[in-house]
Amino acid sequence: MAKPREQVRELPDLEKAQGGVVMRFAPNPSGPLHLGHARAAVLNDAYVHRYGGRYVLRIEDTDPKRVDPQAYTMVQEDLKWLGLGITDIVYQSDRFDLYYQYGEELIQRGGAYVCTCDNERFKAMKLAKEACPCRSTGIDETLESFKKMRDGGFEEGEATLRVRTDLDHPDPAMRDFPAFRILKSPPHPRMEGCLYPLMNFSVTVDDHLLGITHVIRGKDHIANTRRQRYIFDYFGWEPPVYRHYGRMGIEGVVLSTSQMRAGINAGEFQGWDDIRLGTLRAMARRGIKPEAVREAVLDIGIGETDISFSWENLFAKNRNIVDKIANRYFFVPDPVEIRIKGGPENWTAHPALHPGDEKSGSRTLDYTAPATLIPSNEATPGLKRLKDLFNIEIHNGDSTIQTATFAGESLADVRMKKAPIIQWLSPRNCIPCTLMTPDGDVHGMCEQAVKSELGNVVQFERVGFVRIDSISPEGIIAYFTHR
RNA sequence: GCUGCUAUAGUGUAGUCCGGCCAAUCAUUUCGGCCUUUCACGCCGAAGACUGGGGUUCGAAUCCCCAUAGCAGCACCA
Repeated sequence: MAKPREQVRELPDLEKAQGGVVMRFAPNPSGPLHLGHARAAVLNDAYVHRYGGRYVLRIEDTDPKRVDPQAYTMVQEDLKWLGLGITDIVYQSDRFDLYYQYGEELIQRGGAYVCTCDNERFKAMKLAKEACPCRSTGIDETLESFKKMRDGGFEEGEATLRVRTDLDHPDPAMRDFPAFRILKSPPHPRMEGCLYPLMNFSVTVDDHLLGITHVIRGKDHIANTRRQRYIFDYFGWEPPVYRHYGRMGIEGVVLSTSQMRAGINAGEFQGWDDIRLGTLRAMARRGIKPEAVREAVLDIGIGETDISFSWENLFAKNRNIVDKIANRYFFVPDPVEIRIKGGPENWTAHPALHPGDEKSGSRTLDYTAPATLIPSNEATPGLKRLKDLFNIEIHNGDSTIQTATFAGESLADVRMKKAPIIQWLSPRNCIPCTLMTPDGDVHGMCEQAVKSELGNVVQFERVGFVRIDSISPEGIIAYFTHR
């Protein structure tokens, strides 16, 4: 039967997008990408797909304190996993000469001055709507000071280039914000120099130079959008169209790169792909498919409301994808051995690899009397169906090994009596498997055939979807995805 | 403190601009039932929301005001 495919909600149209767009994803290379990044990356990607155009990946590495050299490759890996249509890649660390050049031009246009005030003092004056003494410096002198900044004539914190905005602006955040700063350590992994542009400056210059037409970013950037407007105006440039979506949190996870790093360093987490983290690589390791992330993020959309994202919604998307492709296997958690009296000596079951798809074939499971493994929580007295095998009646055992008697082959019988149909394995033909879940590890046994599923998401029947993470002589490690 | 943004079911969303067709959409979730050699998938049904208070109006989720709550910015971070 054809299943009515759930339609992905349409994102609202963008203004001035009819002729195509140029959009960007601009991460700071401080660590791998997480779900928060995915929202920005996917939303922009979706619009580029809708309207056509270019999609620029801009690595915003203008703060050496927040650059993790390994992140350059991690970001690329994560984006590849997400499957975005990136058309251009630029590194801001390659563009410092441009920033200097436009910095000078901004000064020439009277839009900036070098401020050598103490930080605290400036802050106080700003809040009092007062101009600091440096504000009235002439253009030539400012150009000289700017050159001195670039040439290392100032120590860290001694000078900063400020954009001349409006000291009377009701929002203190708008008043004469900084555009360049001095930084002498740590060294930048990709460039030399001590004069660094601040985000609002480099972003404005690049958005213009790269021809960015539309920007979709979090609403924590609303103030930056307004600040950047001053720079656009000084240069006489047309700003892009902006959309700011709301803050997003995920239940039970921190989406802060620095906090995750701290947790990893403290040994709380095993690494960036620890499944308790909200990174994309953690999700991949758990068996979440990029399409699920994409759909979930598009579903959320670009609303300005702050949201608390629920794993349930992501899992539902993923289940939808994975259910169609995951092969089915038996996993017996916390196995106990039972002995069956009166049944056949040997039996072979051929359960389908995928119940909805007969073409996928079947696997072979042997039973050799009398021992079999079943989950400990099913080792209770009563009628049970060993799935695809036969029925048994478990007795009250007075020894360590529980006994059962053969109870026929009738499926209708167990159906009528509503007896549980449980998974089982022959102790002679199974392999140890540890299932890692956010709530702890579950030890058990699984079918030998699972060894052919390395890296795949499979379903352990009656347990849930899992991703086969590793296979070794000692056994299999699987990560629990979701039910 | 100053500035700004937001406010629909447990979660996410549609509707809000251009009041009536909204006793409010869809998905998820939960609970029933069906199907089924899985507690998956599928199908059927049910539950569950317009932050509060005023106002305008014949009529407000939609417009106005106030309040409350959450978030963000006021960094030599992005």
